Amino acid sequence: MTELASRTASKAAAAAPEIGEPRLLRIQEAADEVGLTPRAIRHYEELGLIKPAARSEGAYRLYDADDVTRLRFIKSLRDETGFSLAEIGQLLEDEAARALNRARFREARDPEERRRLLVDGIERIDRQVTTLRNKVARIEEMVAEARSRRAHLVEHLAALEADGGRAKR
Amino acid sequence: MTELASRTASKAAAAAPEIGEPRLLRIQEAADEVGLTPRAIRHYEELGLIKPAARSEGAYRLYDADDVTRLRFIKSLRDETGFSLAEIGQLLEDEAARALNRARFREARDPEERRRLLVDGIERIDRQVTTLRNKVARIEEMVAEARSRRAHLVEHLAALEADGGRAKR
DNA sequence: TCAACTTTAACGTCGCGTCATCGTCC
DNA sequence: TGGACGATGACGCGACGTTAAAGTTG
Repeated sequence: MTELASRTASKAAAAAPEIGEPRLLRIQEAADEVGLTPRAIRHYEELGLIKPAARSEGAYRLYDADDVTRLRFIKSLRDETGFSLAEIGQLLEDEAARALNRARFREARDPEERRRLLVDGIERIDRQVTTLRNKVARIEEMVAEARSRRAHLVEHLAALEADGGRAKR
Repeated sequence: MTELASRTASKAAAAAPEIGEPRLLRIQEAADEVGLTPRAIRHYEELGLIKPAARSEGAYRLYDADDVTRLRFIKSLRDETGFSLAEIGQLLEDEAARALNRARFREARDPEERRRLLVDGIERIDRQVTTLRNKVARIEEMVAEARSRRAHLVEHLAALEADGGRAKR
């Protein structure tokens, strides 16, 4: 998630490809880079989750490093939490909002204002963490139950083997 | 999960509704009971995950307590792990297989045979636990990251408040 | 008898996979 | 120049939601 934060703001200020050629990837390269499919990436674009930094003359989609970071972030949310793309869009907006907050924070002169911005950021993160934690808690319950069943079987097994294969076949 | 085990076997032996009227629920009641929708239940039936204990004369689906237990189990798997219904079907079969194993185990005379049955059961559970644990691990990573971001903000906030609202508005 | 509930049938949604068709790149 | 890669449709699938039309229950 942290990765995204940096990106959100940087996009606007970028315009000078002077230092070291900013490599642009075509869709398949970007896809390979992050472990997605071109189709998925186009789909995310249709949903407004991402937009390529540029297009070639022939209209090929071209992705920069920030795009790749964002794609990786989207993928991690998709794979690791099972959130819907709509929810992911929400989280991305949340992140963007927080990035804006940080920018405002740096410029804020009034301590009261800075306080409000920080509290708002903390609340956003807390909501995210709560959501994630709830998911984990439910899965943990299942693990606990499975483990108790397992322990039960292991006991049986131990008893059987302590018996030393007495009635071996 | 444990709940299911008991059910799998009991179904065949049930035929005497003598003691205390075995309440049968229609689909909406069953749905309310477990927190599913009638449509979802019918869908699970189409997929072969469950089958109502009976049908009324007018062909209304009627569910007994075992059905409700099984539905609850399906729901928990669906909600709490994000497994596909196909995977759930697999788990259900696994459970049925384990139930069968237990039955065979109780009847098995040969210790060698009993050992094999226990080991098989343990392996099944281990596979289940591994799958669940992997999911949890991925989500935990996200939680850790979010928490570190949060800590960062809290620090800022503390610094700001330790400042005692010195430049209050 | 009627209001509430149920049935089957069938189309809509989401997150893409999978062609099909055609243009682009080097 | 050709052959690999990309673009834009458009249909397919899983897990249901959502009407629609007609029958059932108390």
